[in-house]
Amino acid sequence: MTTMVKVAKLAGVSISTVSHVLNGTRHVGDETRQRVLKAIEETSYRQDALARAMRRSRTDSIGLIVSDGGEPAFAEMIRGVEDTATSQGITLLLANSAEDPQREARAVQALLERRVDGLILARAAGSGPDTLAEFANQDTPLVLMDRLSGDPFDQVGVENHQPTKELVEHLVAQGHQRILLIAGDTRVSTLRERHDAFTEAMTAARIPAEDQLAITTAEPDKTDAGIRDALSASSPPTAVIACSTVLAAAALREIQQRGLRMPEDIAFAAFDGFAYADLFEPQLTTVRQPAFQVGATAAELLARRIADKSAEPSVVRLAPTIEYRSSTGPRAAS
Amino acid sequence: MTTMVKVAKLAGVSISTVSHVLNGTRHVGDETRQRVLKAIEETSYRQDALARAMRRSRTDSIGLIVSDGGEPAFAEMIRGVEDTATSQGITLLLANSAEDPQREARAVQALLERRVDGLILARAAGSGPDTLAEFANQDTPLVLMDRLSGDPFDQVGVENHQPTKELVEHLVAQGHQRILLIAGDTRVSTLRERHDAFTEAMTAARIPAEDQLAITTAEPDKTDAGIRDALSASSPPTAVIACSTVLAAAALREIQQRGLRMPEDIAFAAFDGFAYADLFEPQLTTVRQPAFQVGATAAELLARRIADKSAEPSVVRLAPTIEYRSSTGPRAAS
DNA sequence: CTGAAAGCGCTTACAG
DNA sequence: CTGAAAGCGCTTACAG
Repeated sequence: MTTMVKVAKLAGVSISTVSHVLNGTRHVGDETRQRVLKAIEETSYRQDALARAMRRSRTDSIGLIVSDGGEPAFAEMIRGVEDTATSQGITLLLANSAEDPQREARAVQALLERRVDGLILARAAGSGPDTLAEFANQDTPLVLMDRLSGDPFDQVGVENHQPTKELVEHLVAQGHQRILLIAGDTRVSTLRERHDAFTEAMTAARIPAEDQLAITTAEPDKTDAGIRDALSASSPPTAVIACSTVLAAAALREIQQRGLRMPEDIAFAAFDGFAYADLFEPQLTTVRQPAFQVGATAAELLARRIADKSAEPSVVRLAPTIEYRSSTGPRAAS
Repeated sequence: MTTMVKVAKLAGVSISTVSHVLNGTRHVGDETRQRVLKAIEETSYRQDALARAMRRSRTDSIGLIVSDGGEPAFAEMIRGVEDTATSQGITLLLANSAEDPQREARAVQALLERRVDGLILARAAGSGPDTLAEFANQDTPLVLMDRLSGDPFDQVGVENHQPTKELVEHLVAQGHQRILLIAGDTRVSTLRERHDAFTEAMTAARIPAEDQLAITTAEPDKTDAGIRDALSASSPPTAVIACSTVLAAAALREIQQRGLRMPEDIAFAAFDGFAYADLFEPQLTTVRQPAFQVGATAAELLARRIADKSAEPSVVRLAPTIEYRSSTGPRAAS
């Protein structure tokens, strides 16, 4: 492999000069520069980012750990991070924790060993405080993405309270009282916030606590069972809100199996929703997240933090869009 | 930051010994090892993978460049690569070329500068031979993923000929003669292969060339126009095969707008298909790619190649599954 | 069983 | 306008 020494010899200069030509870090005489450039060309020299990073103690790379790369929303966030990073000459190191706190912890270690300039983390559901505590005690910047926390870190996620409230009010306005929330694993901040907002909005609508139906469980099997039980109860819900794509799929399978029509037999709305959902029947009312934008913002927050470690942490909430479609019936005039 | 020197001092040993304890590269006396381990613990020392990589000229990282991280199939391949890499202690560096050959070329350079041990590449549609030529002249291994080439590299993709043939035969057996193939950008090997197989199968079914309808264009707008034209022709197709999810979406929009019913008015089948497609009407006949497996295999081929650079390149074709659903009508008895 | 030292390929004050 | 040299944090023969 070609190194600077070879280039320098060929051009008849010192490696200092080669370095400065490469990086534009000091003036180099025109003729000298040409010789160096020519030597670089001829030897097809390629800078060694590792050696460079080691000297500069800066790798121009960032780490990204997502909890579930399979979810379309996360796939889009990854693209948002990648796009922004690349445009700044930053390389992205990607890891997937698959909702496993141990895998998450290992990924954090691996990325820190690689001396990433900073880390973006969408925490696994069961992730304890250890990982975050670690970052409080060292100076690699951390940005929390999608799944937020009360700790003093830069964070970017979506607004959950407002859309949940709006959805509940929309359903209540159409006469629904028995609304089932499929919340999933409420250790996940996003899901917890939606659950909390649901309770609040239902209470505000004067629906007594015992009629506020909610399934909050981390296990898919129990979720499925919960949905089955709820739909076969003596007074089943007339409306369902699913808090994620996976949960929506579980609910839709059950609804389909029972031959329930939407919205006549049961109204239905979901967070995140399905790709290309506009093409299919039934048309689902959906809370669409600006996932790409969440990823891009995470990368921007991180870049800012890397540039200035002293600034106050900022927490950014991006607003989702509620797309009303036929699954919740005609939209109430407002 | 803690370095080996600090650990060595605290433990009262040389940095050699610290290194050997860390890597298990030679025997260290039990009591000495304990002291070192304790010192590592106390100083919360973390190995510097950069320095290590530089000495060993091996980074334990691989690069992955995909042409379209947004497509669900690629998102799944990414997961496949990530999963396999992580399980081997390999870090994944991810880049997205967004079907732009220039971005692809820049990504290749960036990753080579980072001295990845190898590279997995799903080429951009318009990518010329330059990138591949570069790899022929240097010794960083390259694995081609999904989009294959005739060049002597390790490659993994899906079988395209057989499923296309099967689909055509299925439709012909149901009496279809005017079948429209929406092939998309045939510079992409996958799409070209499907197009070629289509022509072959149609010819084998004795359907004259002028009745072999196909749209082959790189531009979404022209594709849309082509679909519109085809469907409004005096003798429109009675069946459509779309060669990717994006192309299928374009076709379905047009079909929906015209109020055509599937399969009564028009039969429909698509490659790749939609996530959670089982939940929606209409139920689409789909050629499902083992995308995760493609990614995992790419990572395995690369690992093998890194371990042994002299072996013959291997080309792996994974078989997709055709899922017959109502959009192509009842399945012919076979 | 362990240590001293060379060297991986760069960047960057220091000096002229 | 340019060069000689130190040093980033490791690994690994070499030596005992």
